[in-house]
Order: sequence, then structure tokens, then C-alpha cells
Amino acid sequence: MRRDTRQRRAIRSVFMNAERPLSPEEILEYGQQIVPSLGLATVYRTVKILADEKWLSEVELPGGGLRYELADRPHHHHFLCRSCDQAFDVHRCPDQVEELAPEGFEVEGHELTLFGLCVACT
Amino acid sequence: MRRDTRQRRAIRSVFMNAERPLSPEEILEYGQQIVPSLGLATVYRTVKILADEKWLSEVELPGGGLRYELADRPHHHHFLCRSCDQAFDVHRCPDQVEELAPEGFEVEGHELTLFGLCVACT
DNA sequence: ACGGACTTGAGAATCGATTACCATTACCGT
DNA sequence: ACGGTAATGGTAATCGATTCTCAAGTCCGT
Repeated sequence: MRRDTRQRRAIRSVFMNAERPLSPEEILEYGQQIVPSLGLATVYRTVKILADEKWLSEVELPGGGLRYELADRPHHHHFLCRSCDQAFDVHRCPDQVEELAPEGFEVEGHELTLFGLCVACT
Repeated sequence: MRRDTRQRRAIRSVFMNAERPLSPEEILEYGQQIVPSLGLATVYRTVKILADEKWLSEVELPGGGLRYELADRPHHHHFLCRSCDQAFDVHRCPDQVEELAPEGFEVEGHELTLFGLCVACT
């Protein structure tokens, strides 16, 4: 049976306060502000469990490295800061994007990523 | 001084015939059809040189793994087949994409990736 | 409060991708 | 054709990311 531990509560709360996708390192950093002893292995394990439960979803952006965000957020896209490497949400989506595919290609989804400098790094 | 070798000519010709971004493994595979002894190390070295010369540009798609394409191609996007993992070009681009960024964010570029099944895998 | 089972955390191990090493090969100016 | 030197290619080494291992700690039903 699955247990409710300090570190799992901490990680869940990190995501509920986050407004953007987080990398394992970021989850560790924020999580340690709640449970200082939190280890990276636990972050990976927990995030995988939460993704299995569909509570989190995986976010893959160009540049590699998986990030995670709450799964219940409506469709949106991301902005990646080339200076601090943080990802942010972009809450609008251009229409008819999936109609751009070549003839005969079956589109299942799409991902739009804007690159540049975030407010803090400008 | 830079020399013009069999393997470099082969790799350049692979790209001139390719209609899509290629991964190092794909470059190796196609290149070996021209120069069978071609090695992976040479592919990595050559591709880095060609990218330095701005003859190739790097393509980073969600899912990781660098790919390369001719640098002189006009602005376009990509389709990634989830079955064969090949990338294809999408020659149109939704307008005003970069206006979607949050207030105060400075957009320098964008990347749109469609996911699904390519014609061959449908 | 007890005890068994699930979790944790630190470091080792692994994995795929890329680069370094180096003896051999092959450009290319002369 | 010759020779100096850049390039090659097979393999080992490295790198960052993620997973494994296992002893110690903690949750929770009873």
C-alpha cells in the first residue's frame, strides 16, 4: 500500500505552488526548503509515481531534460529562458496549428516553445 | 588548413539529399552508403565543423537528441514521428506566435513541433 | 506502542550520447 | 611522387541524467 510521507507531501506542495514546469533539480531545491534531508533519488521516485497516477505530466522541451507539471492544467505552451534555463507557462495557443502537417501525416499533438529572456533575466 | 576528404564530401552530400533533419546515427547510416568505412567519431567531428561554418544548423526537438539540417533553409518547423522517430519538415508557420509570450518576456525565437505518425508509419 | 512493510537517502552503478586518444591513413602544396 | 600534417576510425573515456542497492528510518493498521 502507498504511504503518505513527509517528502511526498513536500513534493506535492512544491508543485501546487509552482506556476511552471520544474526539473528534478528544481524540485529538489524547493523541496529541501520544506524537508531539508530530501534526496534526489526520492525526487525521481516520487515524480515517477505521481506521473503514473496522472497527477503530474512530463514536459519535454527542446534542449533536453524532462520537467514536470500538474496534469490538470488546461492546454498551454512554454517559454524557455536561455539565461536561467527556467521554463514558464504560455497560456495561449495559436489556432489550427495541427493543420500545418504534411499530407498523410497523422497529428496526435503539438508543442510550441518560445525562447528568449524571462522578465527576471531581461 | 582544412582538407577536403572523402568522408566530408559524403556527409555534405547526405545533407544535400536529405529533406529532413538528421541525427548522428542517421548521418552515419546514409554516409556509409557512400563511404562504407565511415566512423561515428568522424560524423560527430564533421557535423560540428559544418555547424561552426554555419553550413549546418542544430535542431533540438522535444525528446532530446541533437539533429542537423542545412542552414540555408527558410524558417520552418518539424514533425516528429513517434513510431520511427524520424523528423520531417513542416513548411508553414502560424503567424504572430511570438506575441503569445507573457508581459516583459523578450522572445528571440520559437520552435513548433507536431507529434504523431508519419505517412510511412500510418 | 508495536511491528512489518514501505520509504528514504547516499553513493555506486548504469545508460545513452558525445568526446578523447592515438596509431594509421590520405590530402595536397611543392 | 614526396613529405608534412590534418583527418580518420576503433575504442576507451567521459559526461549528465537517471536508476539501483541496501542499511536505516518511518508510516500506519492493529
